[in-house]
Amino acid sequence: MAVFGVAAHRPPLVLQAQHRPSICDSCGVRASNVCDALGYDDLHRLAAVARVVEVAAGRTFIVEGDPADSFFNLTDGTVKLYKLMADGRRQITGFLRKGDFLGLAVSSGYAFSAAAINDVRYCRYSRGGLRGVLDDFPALEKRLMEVASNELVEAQEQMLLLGRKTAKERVASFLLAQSRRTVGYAARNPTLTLPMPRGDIADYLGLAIETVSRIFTQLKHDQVIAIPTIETVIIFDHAGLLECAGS
Amino acid sequence: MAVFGVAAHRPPLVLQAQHRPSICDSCGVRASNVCDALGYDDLHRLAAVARVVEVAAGRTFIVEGDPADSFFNLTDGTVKLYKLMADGRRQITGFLRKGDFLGLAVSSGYAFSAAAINDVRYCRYSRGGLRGVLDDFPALEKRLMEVASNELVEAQEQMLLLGRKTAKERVASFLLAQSRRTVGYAARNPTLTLPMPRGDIADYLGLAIETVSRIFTQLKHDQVIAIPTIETVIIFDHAGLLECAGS
DNA sequence: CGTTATCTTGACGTACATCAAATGTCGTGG
DNA sequence: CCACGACATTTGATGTACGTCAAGATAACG
Repeated sequence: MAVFGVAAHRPPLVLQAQHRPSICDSCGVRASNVCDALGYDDLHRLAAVARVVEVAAGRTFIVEGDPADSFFNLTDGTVKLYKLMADGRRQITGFLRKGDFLGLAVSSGYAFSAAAINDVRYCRYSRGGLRGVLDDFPALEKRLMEVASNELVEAQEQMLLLGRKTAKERVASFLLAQSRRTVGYAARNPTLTLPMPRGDIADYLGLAIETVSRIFTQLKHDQVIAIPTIETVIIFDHAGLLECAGS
Repeated sequence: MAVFGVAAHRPPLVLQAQHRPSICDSCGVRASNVCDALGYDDLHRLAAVARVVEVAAGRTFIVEGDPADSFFNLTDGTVKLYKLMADGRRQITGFLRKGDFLGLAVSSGYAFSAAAINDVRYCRYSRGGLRGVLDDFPALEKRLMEVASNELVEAQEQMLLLGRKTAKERVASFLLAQSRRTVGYAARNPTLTLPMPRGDIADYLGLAIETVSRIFTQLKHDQVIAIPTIETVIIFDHAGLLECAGS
């Protein structure tokens, strides 16, 4: 699965003379994530400690408690992070998509599990290797700090949702958050894709799957959204959805 | 309120010859927080951009949405972070105590409000000033990264609590978390102080105040804990409490 | 001590979970 | 192309954990 030949998948960028080709040349998300903190000229330092890995849909590739020896940079697909209780109750703490960074962990072990929702590709960095690059490029460290701060803000928002919002408010908030993350989302084309099944949405929102389903049909009947296919939602009434979200 | 004379409150540490006295000399939490990332010799750099501030119990000193121009380092007292909804519903996202760091924020505005539970003292750094110190001392930036990662781990744990745990599990988990944070807590002296009122605990756990109260008395009747005063809890049966917490 | 805020206890209501069954979706092979 | 089976989703009926409302009991405070 680890591959250097991936470069063939896309037309390589024009290389400057002094550089050898690297896995980064073919990366479609380079500009939208942490790697962008490094100039093009320094990217090979990252590439040197990275491996491209592909994971099939459904597979868990991080198990909570595993030694936290890697960082991940999603380049394709959707990932769910989750925590399990002994009796099987599950809380999904986040969905990641291409361009998202993963692996901030403390004290040797990952605090969550991670599974691929659909087929996923990521760039994997050894912790030690990345540490070295971080030491040489403070700008990269700062970017990671931004990423962490962003996640903290989102986590607090999610705590408000889980602790205090009604089921309808949770689902509406979720749809709005998805729309904000969808590139190209606009009043003209208010369509979003939900790659995760209803059960995952339920475990993200702290609800039962049946409740999520009921709220979806309710929003549909109220003409706020349409659900042309099971993983596609069109937001007809953005203001109405905001109202439902209670914010 | 901002004071340099605070040094008088405690016997000053022995100063090395080359240093002028600074507000840090009198700080009781220096070793236990981010400042420790700087050697004693460099502390004055931090002190130069810091002001000591005191806040009376009950007062809100950060309002959600305020321009995020400062960082805070708690040196005394307890602080609650919270988010409000338009209709007054409140979610407390964390309690901070002496030694804790505060202010990681993104995009110009704080994502939360902060209020003093009891009388509080903190060290306040201007964002720009801290930025300068951070640039000169990568070790400090790394420490902040650790702080952020830790908070992220705690936030995920809290999402599991809010999304999937029962009321009893929430309260038990809360007490255990408090015990973990209490210095000097041990089987010998399993006593902890809850400086925050029941209503704050409720808003932290996503419960009604009455529910929190009921669970407390239930745990008391089950001989798992004792509540000698309203803000003191003794954990009689640590294993039993772990059982109640469901983890 | 009286006054007021906080906490506890009880009675009752409800939003959401659970259980169960029907319907829809999709891949596979005839 | 259609039929079949496995699985995901929806819909309905019912239960319950926790919220809400209201009244006492404690504690905090001048």
